[in-house]
Amino acid sequence: MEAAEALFLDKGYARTSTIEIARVVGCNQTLVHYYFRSKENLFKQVFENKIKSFCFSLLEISEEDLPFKEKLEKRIGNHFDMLKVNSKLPILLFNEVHTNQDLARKIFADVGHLPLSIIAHLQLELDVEYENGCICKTDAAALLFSIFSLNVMTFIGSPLLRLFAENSKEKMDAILEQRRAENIRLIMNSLNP
Amino acid sequence: MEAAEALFLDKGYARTSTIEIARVVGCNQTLVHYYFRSKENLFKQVFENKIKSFCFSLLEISEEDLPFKEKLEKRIGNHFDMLKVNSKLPILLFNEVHTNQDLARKIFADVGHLPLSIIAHLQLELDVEYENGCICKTDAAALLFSIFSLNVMTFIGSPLLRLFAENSKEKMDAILEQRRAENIRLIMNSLNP
DNA sequence: ATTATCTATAGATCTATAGATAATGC
DNA sequence: ATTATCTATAGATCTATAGATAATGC
Repeated sequence: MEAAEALFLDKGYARTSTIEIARVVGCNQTLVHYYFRSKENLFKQVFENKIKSFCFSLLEISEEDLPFKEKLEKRIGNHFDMLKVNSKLPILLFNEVHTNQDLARKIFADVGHLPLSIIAHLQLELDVEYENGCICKTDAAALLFSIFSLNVMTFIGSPLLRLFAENSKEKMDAILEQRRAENIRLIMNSLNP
Repeated sequence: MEAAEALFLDKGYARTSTIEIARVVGCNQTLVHYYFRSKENLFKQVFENKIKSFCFSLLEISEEDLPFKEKLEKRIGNHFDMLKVNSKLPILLFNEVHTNQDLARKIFADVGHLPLSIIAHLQLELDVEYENGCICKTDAAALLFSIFSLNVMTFIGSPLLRLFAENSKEKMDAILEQRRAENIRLIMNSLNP
């Protein structure tokens, strides 16, 4: 499963063959099917959990009892950090969703309903802040999508950022750190009354 | 080429076969190779121009002699509108860049140098605005990447937005219009001193 | 004479399964 | 007895080319 994950993340679903997965593991290709029945099934098993945490990393509500704005800052940063650890996941998932709707439907059947209640919860918090004059009137879904866009695109667009990093890992890390701070700044700024 | 473009955009490079392209056009599969020599070559021919306009749509400098902030607002909006017309292009390109570096290198060999001078030019404008106290100190590359992120992700993430649109084209258009306005607002807000 | 189209086919893959054989756990 | 592994192979693709035949433009 680890080998499959690495290959899927590297080459996408279509370009990864069960033969190659077997070769990496050092076993026979038929074994892959013996254990996982099909390539599609293997993909689902490998990414099911990752997908859930990918979807919920942004939505998760921190338990800490901090002021709203600090909580939100943390939330954006946590989302970014989670993406950094799974930096190749977004492009893989979105590509599958766009090009292989069959697979996408099967995978996202589980997810999809839960977000709504969480968005509603955030909306309540935002409304309170607005009443108190701390932020401007804000739509929770729109806010989440903006955060999502800025953070996710940092990793989908990493080949562009890499052009600026000139193949230096240090520079790339510095650029990512900049993006993290800038994404937080952009969002927090957008809330100003 | 139109048929090929539609299929590539819909199913990605790997999942589109020359057989299918021929079937859509209503000709023999060998003809595709007669005219384009190879699938890769066909892909390059189809998207070469699109890729250039994709890369430069954000960078293009409007000729109009407007105040900086108005010019920037227009620029963000134009970029968004261009993406709306080519809404499936970003996920296709980024997927190829991520999973098929060979193809990516060949395609982006041409582009890649030009942006730098344009970024430098924007930086000059930003510095002037900063000196005049109109905006906060701003890095041109970071600003462009933020605009790029917000606009592009709207279309890469369209399956998510579609969940909210409940399969209504009108609702989807309204959501996109919201995103367009919100992206502009976010960016302009981020420049405040 | 050149260009366009077709048939046939080579040569690579790839997924998935059937069926034999080896290894392991009770 | 169950689980793991292998060999062999069916059956579907897919890209690309060779070579024959038809259509077109001068």
